Amino acid sequence: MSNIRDVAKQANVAPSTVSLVLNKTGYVSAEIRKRVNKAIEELNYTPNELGRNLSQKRSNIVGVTMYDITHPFCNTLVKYIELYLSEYGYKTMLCCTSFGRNTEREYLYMLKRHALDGIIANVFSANEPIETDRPLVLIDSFINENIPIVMSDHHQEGRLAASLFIENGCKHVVHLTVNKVMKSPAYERNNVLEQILNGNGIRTDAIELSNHSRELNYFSNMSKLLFDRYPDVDGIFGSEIFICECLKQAKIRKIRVPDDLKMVACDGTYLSELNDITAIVQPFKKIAKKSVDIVVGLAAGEQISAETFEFKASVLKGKTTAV
Amino acid sequence: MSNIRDVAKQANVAPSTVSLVLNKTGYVSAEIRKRVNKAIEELNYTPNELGRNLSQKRSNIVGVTMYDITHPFCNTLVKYIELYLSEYGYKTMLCCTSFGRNTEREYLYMLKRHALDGIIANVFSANEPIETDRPLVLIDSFINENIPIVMSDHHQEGRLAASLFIENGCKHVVHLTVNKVMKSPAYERNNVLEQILNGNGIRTDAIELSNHSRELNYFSNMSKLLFDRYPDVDGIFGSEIFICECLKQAKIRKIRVPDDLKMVACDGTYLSELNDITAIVQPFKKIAKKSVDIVVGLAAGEQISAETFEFKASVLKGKTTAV
DNA sequence: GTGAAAGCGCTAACAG
DNA sequence: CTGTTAGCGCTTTCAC
Repeated sequence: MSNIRDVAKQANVAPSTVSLVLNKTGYVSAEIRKRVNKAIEELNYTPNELGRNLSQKRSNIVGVTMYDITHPFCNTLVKYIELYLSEYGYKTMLCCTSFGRNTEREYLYMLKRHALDGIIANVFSANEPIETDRPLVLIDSFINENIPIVMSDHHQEGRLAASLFIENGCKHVVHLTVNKVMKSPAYERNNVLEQILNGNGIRTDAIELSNHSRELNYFSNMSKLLFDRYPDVDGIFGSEIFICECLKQAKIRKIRVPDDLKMVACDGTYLSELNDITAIVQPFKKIAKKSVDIVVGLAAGEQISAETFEFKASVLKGKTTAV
Repeated sequence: MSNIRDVAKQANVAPSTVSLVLNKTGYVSAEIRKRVNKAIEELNYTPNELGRNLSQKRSNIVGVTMYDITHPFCNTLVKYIELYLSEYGYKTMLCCTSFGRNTEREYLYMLKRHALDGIIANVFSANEPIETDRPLVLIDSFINENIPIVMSDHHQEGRLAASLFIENGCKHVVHLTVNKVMKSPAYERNNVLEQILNGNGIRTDAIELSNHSRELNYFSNMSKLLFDRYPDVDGIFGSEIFICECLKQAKIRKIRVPDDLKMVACDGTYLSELNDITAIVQPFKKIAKKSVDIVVGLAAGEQISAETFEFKASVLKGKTTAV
């Protein structure tokens, strides 16, 4: 493994000159450039990123923390985050927090240790207070007033969902909510939905998601429970996976969708599209882009105020609603 | 930002002693340890990973290259790879190759530059010859004899699928194949399926996937094409997403599943489970574990022969087959 | 047991 | 324009 000094020696120049040639920063005469490139070729030299990282005090890596990468919401987001980060020359470190590993602290620590230049975090379970002066942006999460947040307009999501159920003439809507302990801003959509529907004389019931389990099995059981507990339900609002399970359950119970039961899913990823589910579609690209812009900006030393950035959602009409 | 020297000065010891305390390597007297820890506390010192990386010539990061993280096959694999890597103390860098970015070379280059300690790669499009003496393992891909490969037993997958169609009494099976240009080892399952079915007097037709597009839209069109071209099809074998599209198409055309049409999907991720699709389930955990073991072993300098490691698949019975 | 010193490979400030 | 020099922060012999 030859290093930059070997190349310099071989080409009869200084290491810094080799560096200049490599990074195309600053001017180097054509002749010297040729000599350096020849030496690089001869020695089969490859610059070592680790040295550069230390010297520049940056890793060019941004961590993206997500609960579970198999969840459509997560992987759709990650897909675009990775794309946009790569446009800035940043690499994406995947930081999963499932499997009962309490890994969020660890990633935060990596940020502190400069192994990461920044973090884009979803589902930060802030059990302990978080203080960091390093680049951090949250998606759909809240820790404190000092950390910027990016998310879809959950208030509007609630309104869109409510409109759908009203237009479809539902009388009794059951909605799945995230666990309140998480204090997720996403809870707002359920609040708004409930409020509007009740205001229109429509009965609503909420089923609260457990704090931990996200297994398919769990959702399957929840869907059974829903139909058992509310036999006259004619509208369901919940996550895509849950709606999928409800679709199966409805088929088993011979409940016709959308004739006798309308369903609306949140998030609206490929899973809704694939199953023809009516959904409130989150503006994934915009959320990803904004998060990336913020974290990259912060990493570049820009002063970015810790605002909350919201983007409008839209409706995907599928076959789980009549109108 | 204080460094290890500041801490040493504060504690009246040498930097190397601080290092010993931090890494719990070697013996340090209780008193000195206490002094060092006090200094660390006082200065709010956090070790800088970049310095350590350079010194140790390793990044503790393994790259995982995948075509598209939203694909169930990819994210299921990545989920377990991330888990197993973390058990070895490695971090996962997500390397996506979609969006028309030709990023595989780039990741390989990162490996060379020691920004990555190893790569677990799926779908390496080896346009150019690949030579690397650094840790690299392939999943479901082939480049040359010198790189270890991990995958499910595609031959057996083909046999399992064939059995299903035979047991279900199919007469005309259409199967979706990966593009032959890719030379994917996964093609074997289609070969075997065809061979066995034909041997049993069952007609087969193949539809070859385009080399690039993986949009839902594309699969939707392919499913229409399939039914248009083969109106008497009574068995379909293909990727989960394709089978989902075929399910939709069958419903539109009022073809009863599984009464008049049986379908079997490959991979068998949560998507099959969620949609009650009969599928050939890949041993994701085993594939992930083996890949991780190999790449970690190689990174540790172990001599690992470039074999092909295959693991048995299994069948998930869903509602797209009768038996 | 602990400290001094050298080095990992690269970059950047500053002369010349 | 190019070379010299001095780090970046940590680890690791090797003396003491």
